[in-house]
Amino acid sequence: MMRLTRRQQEIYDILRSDADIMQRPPTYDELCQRLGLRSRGSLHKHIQALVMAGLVEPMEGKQRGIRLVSAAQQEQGIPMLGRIAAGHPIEAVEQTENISVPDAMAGSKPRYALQVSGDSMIDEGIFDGDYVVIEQSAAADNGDIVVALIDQQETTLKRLEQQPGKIILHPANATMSPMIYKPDQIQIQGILIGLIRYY
Amino acid sequence: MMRLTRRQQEIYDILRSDADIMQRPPTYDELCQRLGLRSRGSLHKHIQALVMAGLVEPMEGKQRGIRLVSAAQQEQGIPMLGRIAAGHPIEAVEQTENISVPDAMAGSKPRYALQVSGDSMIDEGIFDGDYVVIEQSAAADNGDIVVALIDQQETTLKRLEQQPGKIILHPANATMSPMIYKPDQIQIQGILIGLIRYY
DNA sequence: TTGTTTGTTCTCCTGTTGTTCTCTATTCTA
DNA sequence: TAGAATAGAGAACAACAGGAGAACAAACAA
Repeated sequence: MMRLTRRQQEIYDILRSDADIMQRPPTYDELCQRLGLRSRGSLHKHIQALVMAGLVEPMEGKQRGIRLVSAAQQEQGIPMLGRIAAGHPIEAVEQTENISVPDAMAGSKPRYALQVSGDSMIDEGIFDGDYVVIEQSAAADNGDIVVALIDQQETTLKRLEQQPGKIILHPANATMSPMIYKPDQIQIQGILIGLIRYY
Repeated sequence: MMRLTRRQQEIYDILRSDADIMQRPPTYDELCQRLGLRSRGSLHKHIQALVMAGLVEPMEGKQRGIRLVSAAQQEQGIPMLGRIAAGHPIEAVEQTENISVPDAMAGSKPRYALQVSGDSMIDEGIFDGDYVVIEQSAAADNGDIVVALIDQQETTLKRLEQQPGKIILHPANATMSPMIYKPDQIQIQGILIGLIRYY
């Protein structure tokens, strides 16, 4: 979880411990008074930091909108967006749920998980049912395994080879052939950085 | 690992033992006061040494950034015992460190992680360098992938087949053959329940 | 509706804090 | 004994945390 500064921690403790506040969220001015602040703008920065840290719900302009995020739904892990299969768009799961990953896979840049469907990368040790952790990125190096959107339609997980004037997507399966596209047909959506499998 | 000097050890002990510090990392000035130092610059050198030694997280300029590495890891994760290779005993790591795993892999029963060495399970998608999560168990079902101790000497990761009077360990590599043992030659040490790979 | 409250955004300012230097003293070692 | 390692002091700097206040728009109340 993100590190809180002294003031952020202080505010969070007040929000969490004060019974009145739990019943009826305070306005910024009320909180300011309690904290000895004279500027709402200053408080707003702190509240925003708590929202970023996932401890307070975003309040979208509502008045008295400071609401704590319940412990159960506090963000941990990375979002699991759906299944990815060669030849089909990402099958989004109806309700985006988070899955837990090793700390080292939860970096600072936006990342998400997909469940692999199909055997097109089996020679790389990526099996049907495995979870892959993807770092969002529009660019990748040759040799990276990427999530690629083809013709704005299909999404697939393949090894990338960029050449002048063409892009080649290499499956890792002896029964499949590389696919060649024009650069404007392919959009890179992310780079494979981790894999998780349950037995 | 690097050896700590007297002062470094002293600072590390304070960081590790003080409950207040565990809750809220101190500023340099606070630590200086506690140590009887008058110069932040002096303390900074020691903290840097601890960062180099891997005992303290790098803090990238953030205030109150002194965080123990082990503190975060001690609470969660499972012990990483060493490398496992077909044909050799587990190569124990000098200092048992914990690695973070998805919550679902950290069950209630004792579990540990090993890093895979070699290609003997490559056809099962278990590659050299992968981490496998093992649940300690002396028994397993046919078809399970297990950590097996052979003749009290070698440890290996293989798929298990138990038959009356013999135990067969199946590698998953077209270039290797199954190995057949008498039941008293084999001790099952754990069952594979998860796999983690970093790219 | 109208006026007030309230959340949001912005710029500017201040003191704190981590970092990087150089310089000095002490201890240990070849 | 000379040199290296360890330890500290202090200055100077840049990044950071925290705050003030103005201006604005959305939300709310009368």
